[in-house]
Amino acid sequence: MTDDHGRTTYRHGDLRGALIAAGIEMAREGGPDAVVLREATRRAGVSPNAAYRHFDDRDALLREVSDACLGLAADRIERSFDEHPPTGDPQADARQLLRSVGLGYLGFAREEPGLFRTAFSVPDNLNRAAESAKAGRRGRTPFQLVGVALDALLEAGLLPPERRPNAEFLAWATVHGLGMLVIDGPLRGLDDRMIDFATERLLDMVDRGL
Amino acid sequence: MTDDHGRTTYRHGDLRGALIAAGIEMAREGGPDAVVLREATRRAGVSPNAAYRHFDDRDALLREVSDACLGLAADRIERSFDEHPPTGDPQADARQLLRSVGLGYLGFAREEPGLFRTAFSVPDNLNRAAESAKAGRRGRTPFQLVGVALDALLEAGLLPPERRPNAEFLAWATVHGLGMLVIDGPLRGLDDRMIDFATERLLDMVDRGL
DNA sequence: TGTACATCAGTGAACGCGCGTTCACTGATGTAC
DNA sequence: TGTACATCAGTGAACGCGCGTTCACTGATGTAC
Repeated sequence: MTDDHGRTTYRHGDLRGALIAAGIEMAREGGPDAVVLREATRRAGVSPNAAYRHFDDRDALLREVSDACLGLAADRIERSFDEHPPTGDPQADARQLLRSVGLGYLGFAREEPGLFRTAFSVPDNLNRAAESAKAGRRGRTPFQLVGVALDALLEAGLLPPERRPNAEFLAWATVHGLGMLVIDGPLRGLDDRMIDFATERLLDMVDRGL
Repeated sequence: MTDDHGRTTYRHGDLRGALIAAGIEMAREGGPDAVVLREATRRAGVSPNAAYRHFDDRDALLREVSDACLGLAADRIERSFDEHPPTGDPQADARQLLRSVGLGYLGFAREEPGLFRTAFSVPDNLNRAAESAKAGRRGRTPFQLVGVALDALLEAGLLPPERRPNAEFLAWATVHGLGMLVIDGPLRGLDDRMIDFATERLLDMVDRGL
């Protein structure tokens, strides 16, 4: 016998995963504030308190959802890498890599504003991301991918070594700021071509200024 | 006879102003979500529904508070202007003007993170600010002050005229992004000297790249 | 100058809402013998 | 292979909370005569 939500057993099977998935869906629709624990259990077809088997409280769920959003942002950036494959010229490729990070990041902000906001709503998960980058773990957050691009610039001789340390913050701040203006600020609602143009100019500025 | 809140008359006198002031105080303590209509009336020493004489609903109050925060950000930038007075060299002065905007903006983000967040939580008020800038009204929002600095760069011959249009967005995005990273992101909790250093490097990048 | 009255900024009580969270429980599952 | 039992993921009902908002009202103020 299958209930409304396709469950065939008394147990759910993967309630934890289902709650996170529901949380992501809510975040997509309305940002971090829309991640409501009771609603997540409703969507998973389960009673509200069942969530407490898997999460200490609502905040713990939000943290997991936020982490997942960060991963989705990284996915989007990697897709942007694929769209601009290396040509063989190390200098041109390194510069394109940084541009691709920016394009992917802004693409994510525009396509998924709710997830974008959620990804950056929990201060600690970015901290953890930055720290795991320092610890040398491979690139699975936007922060780490910026680092990859900057390393390429360094190797190609386009970034003086003395400017490399912490350059992530500069490149990231720039693109993050444009992202905020696009989803919540005065650039919201501009048509895509205008935003593409602004993005190009911003990335030119970073390219020249770094 | 004076009640708990210093009122001597049945009427309040300036309840509208008092509610906005209370709203700013709550925003300072906890950002936009902390702006609670009932709490505002409590702080003003008035019954909850009295607020509805002056605001359509809770959102209307938040909008006013957010507007006020934008004005406070502009104040902070102008204070930064005063701290770096012109020397007489038009080129150096123009560049310092843009740096001062950045320093003031980031100073505001660091000193008043709650107000900073509140200022940029209502999409429309920044839109309105940007539009009133276009309409030629004088600089009373961060956006307008960025424009003033860019005009100075243009006049000093440091910014090619073809790059002037919409350059506000680039300069602003950069500084806004760093502000977000400082208050909510991985730069949060860094000591002031580190942040000053990052700010300087970011402003250098803008200076070179614009 | 004194009085009647319209105005409208405030009161007091109440509402429905959905939230996060806790309680004591039930019933499916896997394991030890 | 069959059975007893421990485990623990789920249930169902309830809680207190503070919110935004609405109702019918009261009483201070300013103005017209």
